[in-house]
Amino acid sequence: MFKSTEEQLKIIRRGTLEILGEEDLEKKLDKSRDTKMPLKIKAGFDPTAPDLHLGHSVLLHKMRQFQELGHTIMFLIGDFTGCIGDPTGKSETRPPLTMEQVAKNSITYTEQVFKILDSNSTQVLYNSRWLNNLTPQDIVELASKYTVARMLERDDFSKRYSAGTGIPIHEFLYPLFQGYDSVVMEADVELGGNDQKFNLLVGRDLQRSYGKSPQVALTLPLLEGTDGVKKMSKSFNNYIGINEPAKEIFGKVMSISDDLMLRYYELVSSISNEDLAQLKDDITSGKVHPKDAKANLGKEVVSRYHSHDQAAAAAIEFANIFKKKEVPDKVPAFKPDWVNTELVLANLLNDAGLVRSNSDGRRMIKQGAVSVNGEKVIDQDYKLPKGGEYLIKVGKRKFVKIL
RNA sequence: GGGGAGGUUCCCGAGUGGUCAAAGGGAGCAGACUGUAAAUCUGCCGGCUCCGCCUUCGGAGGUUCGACUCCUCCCCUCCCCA
Repeated sequence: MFKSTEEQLKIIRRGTLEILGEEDLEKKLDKSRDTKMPLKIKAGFDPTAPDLHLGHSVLLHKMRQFQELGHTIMFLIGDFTGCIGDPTGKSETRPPLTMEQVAKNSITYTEQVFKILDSNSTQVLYNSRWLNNLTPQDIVELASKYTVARMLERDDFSKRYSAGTGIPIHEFLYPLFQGYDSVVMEADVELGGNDQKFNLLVGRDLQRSYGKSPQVALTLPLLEGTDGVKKMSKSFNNYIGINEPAKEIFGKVMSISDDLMLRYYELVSSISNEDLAQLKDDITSGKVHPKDAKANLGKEVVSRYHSHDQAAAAAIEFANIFKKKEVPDKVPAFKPDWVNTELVLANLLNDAGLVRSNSDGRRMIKQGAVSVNGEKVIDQDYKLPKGGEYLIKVGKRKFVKIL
């Protein structure tokens, strides 16, 4: 039923950044084969962002691989810890979520993860189930197992400490609770992004303190967002959501830089290392145009979360709009209130949601970003007369049809 | 408990009685150039009925013709000492 430990390790290692406790992993895999008991693979998610994106997908695909190897995925929703606020990667305190928000987000989460994970071999757990039952004594005991000095080893804590930004004590509890989750769950392996390394190791230490077999910490590279700098995150608005419409995903992929494209190939496509190296060569030698490579990547990503047909359609529409400067097939329609015989264009843009305010609308017009029926409008006070249909374009890709 | 430093527009950060909707940088947006790329250049970047008006500089009051700038109280953060 299980592949050999060597084979499993080969698959597990692919694309991972670090395996902390790799020897333990080998032993655990051996034992699992001998006893025919799947390993418990833990991965935790904060229910802060209801939309899963490509950044999450890196981790989710690794989870999927473990499932295919026959192990049990324990998908932990940090509904309790989400209310504390994970300081990871933040230079400042993150505002806690309310229980209501968390509950709502959790549902959206589980709806989406099974686009990637196999629901049959996934256990979904909520850490509030056990964390809410901890008594003050339990918490004090938990806290006694770690020291301030060790906490300050963590990069963002030490940075904030020396920068004098302030670290509320509850943030120290976060890694402890996350580690305690591992104790309760008896996780064999915990997966996480590279920024979770510290937390994963705390879990390993705590399990040892509580007399459990320490988990192996497996970290995965963090995917940069579409800006190419910060990690992909909803709060930075640099993400490509797996739930987004096909043409949206395709468009976003096409807008990333060439360097970033290669990075995405590495982390989110299923291309082999050899083929990726070949692709790089071909781009350097001019054999392959980077734009085409990017389009292929876009198609692959869209196919994965939608379908091949939709991927092909998105690619064609993209080419039509930007190469041939055509108008997309489906343009959202907007029906304004024609109280007068004419409407101020700037305000209409605002009402239709194409700009953020009337002032912004005027600015856009002034900067030559707006066209009506293909004619560029420069006059900030331009008014549309009543009657007739108008096709309005703002910037490069925002269209609306006025009825 | 004592002493000190601070809280400015999305972020960082100037500004210490009018010339401030508030320097500069970053992010973002738009235009040019392109491969809707990157880089670069240019412009915009609180709101509005937009040559003017309105609302902002931790909160609430006060002084003043006039305050982001002065006073009072309050809230919050950081540092040092205990």
